[in-house]
This record gives sequence, structure tokens and C-alpha cells, in this order.
Amino acid sequence: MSQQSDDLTRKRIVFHVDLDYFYAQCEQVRKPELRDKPVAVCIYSGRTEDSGAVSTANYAARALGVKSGLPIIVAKRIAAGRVEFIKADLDYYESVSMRIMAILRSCSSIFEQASVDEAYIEMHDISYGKAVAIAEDIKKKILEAERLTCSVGIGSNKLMAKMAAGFRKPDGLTLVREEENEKFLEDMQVGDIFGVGKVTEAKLNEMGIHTVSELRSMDLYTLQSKFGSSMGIWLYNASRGIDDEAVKERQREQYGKIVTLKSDTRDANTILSAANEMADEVATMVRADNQMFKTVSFIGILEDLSIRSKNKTLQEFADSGEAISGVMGELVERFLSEHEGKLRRIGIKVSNLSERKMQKKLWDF
DNA sequence: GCGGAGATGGACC
DNA sequence: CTAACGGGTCCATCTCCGC
Repeated sequence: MSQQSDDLTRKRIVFHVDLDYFYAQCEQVRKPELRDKPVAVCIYSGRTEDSGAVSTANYAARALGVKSGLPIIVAKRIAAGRVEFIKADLDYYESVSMRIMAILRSCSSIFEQASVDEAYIEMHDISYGKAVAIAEDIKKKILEAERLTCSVGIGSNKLMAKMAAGFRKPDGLTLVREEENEKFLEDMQVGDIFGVGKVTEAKLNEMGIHTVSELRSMDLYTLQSKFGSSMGIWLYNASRGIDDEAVKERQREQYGKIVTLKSDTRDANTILSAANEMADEVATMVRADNQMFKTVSFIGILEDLSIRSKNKTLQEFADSGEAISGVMGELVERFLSEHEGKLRRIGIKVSNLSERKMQKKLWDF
């Protein structure tokens, strides 16, 4: 085994790039008067004046208690007049994101966009010192191109890169060497692990497990018996900073849309006409990406915010709004007969995708 | 036992 | 003293069914 060539070829470095308070920062870039102000970008449902939730808040707004997920009405009660409340312009943020992702994609052939504001980049054969220099260069490029700051994490795998990026924000740069993985995680709470949400955290806490080092003392079989084989092994590995997930560009696996109804209802015609309106929008997105779908879902969110769904797989792949509308009546009917209570929000989704065959011939153009 | 289909829940941004 | 409440995606798990 020798050593140098081995180390070089095997050493995997993963970068996680996380654009800081992305929507709010985008607004501050295009509206300089917002520069030094607390900003909350909101998604309004349209049901009442202030129904909806805060999508993203900058740090000044967070300091006043306004953070993402907070109902707008609550945020305004806390900080009316002290925070700028702005309606989200998702198309604009998407266009900014696409330009930045193009920059990041050009850094390595191993690239993965994780969301509108996050991406992973993988490299090999570089020292940690070189990795830090690359990260600094990435930050500089994004700042120069879009005037946006980001936080970058460098780690030995996706999990560690992601956790590292979260360590210092905003405008951070954190390197965690592979041999530092366990120490880096040790004193964190289990809920700080990316992928451990409220439910899993509560379950671990009930077992007397609060910190990552306590989690690490659990044996694999106990974890698997309590959390299932997949989640069990994942927790076991994550607590040790182990993660084998590949960085790779993924294609979307579903297209969907959700809206809040003007008022809660279980009137089939009201629900159906709203659903069919969304059908065309979703089909248009699918066609824009040259995709076809085989499964159509209707999703209902009830008054207590619980989620129920009905879906149907078609005989053939389709890409039209009519194909969605065609089964929507049946799905909504089944939904209403199988669930009681009024619906607050409804959604549709298509999945089971396939790349569309080139159907257009040359003479179509 | 394995797949596809369908339903639900968890997690994250 | 709590509740209030968006839109979007991905993934895991479970059940049922046919093979």
C-alpha cells in the first residue's frame, strides 16, 4: 500500500455552499435601501391580509425574534414597524440562483444542487490548504458576480461539509478535517445533526440521549430496533461523522403545486376547479423540462394541518394538463369519501417521471 | 421474497 | 400561556397485491 498515491487518489473533499438568508439577501441586493434594515421575506397565502408565513429573515430580523416559518401575523405582532416585510418573488430568486449554480458547477464535474440556495461540490487530490483557498475563491466569485455572501463548509463527506457550513454563518468558512469529525460533533445536541428533526430528537431524548457523544455510545442493534434498519444505521454513522452519500447531480423526481383555499371547504366543485387550474401549470413545468409523468396525486391539507393524499398511476406516460384533470375528479371524490372534515389547502403532484422521447421531428421547427 | 402501487409521515429549505 | 401557519421537494416505511 503506498501511501502517497493512495492518499491522493482516495482523499475526498466535499464543499457545501450555502447562500446566506438567501431570499432576504436577494432583496437587499436589488433594493439598497434595505441594506441596513431587518428584512423578512414572506409568502402570503391570500386568505386574509396577513395570513402566511415568513420564508426567510435576515440576521437583524432574527435578532428581533422574526425567523423563517413564523406566521406573518405573529411576526408583525412581535416586530411591526421594526422589520421590513416583503412579499416573496420566487421567480427572481430562482434566476439569481441559476446564475450562481452555473458558477459553482464550473468548479468541478462532481456537483449537486441541493436546493435553491445550497450546493455540494466534490474534489480529489487536493490538500486541506488548497481546499480552503478554493473555498475563498468561490466566495469571492459569488460576491463579485451577485454581491451575495455565502457560508462554505469543507469536510470529508456531504454530512460533514453541511455541518461545517452551519458552524459559522453568515459569510463563514469552516474546515473540518476527517480526523476531526468526531470531535467536531461531540458536544452537539442530537437535534443539531442534519437529518435529525423534531420527532427523532424527541424520541432520542426520551431514551435519555441528548448529545451526539451519548448517541455514539448506543449500539447499532438498539438503534435499529428503535428506529428501523435504515434510520438506525444512519444515526449510528452520522454520530461518528460517517456518510457515504455520493455527490451527484440529481434530476427532479416530482413536480407539484400547493395553494391555500380562500376558505375551508369540502365542496367537490370548488376543490376540483382549483385543482384543475393547477393541473395546467404543473404540466407546463413538466413539458418545459422535457419530461413525462405516470402518477398523479391529489393532496389535501385539513383544518388541523394534517396531510392526506390520493394518487393514481396512469396506463401510459403523459405530459398534458388534461391527463391530470382527467383523473382529478376520481381522486377528489375518493378523498372526500374517505376523509372527513374541511380542506384548508390543496395540492397536486405528478411523479414517476420519464424523459420525453424526442417526438418533434426536424420539420416541426 | 420482490416488484409496483398507494398512503402516510418526517425532514429540510 | 398557547396558538396563530407557506409552498416545495425528497426520502423512508408500511400495506396490499400479484407473481
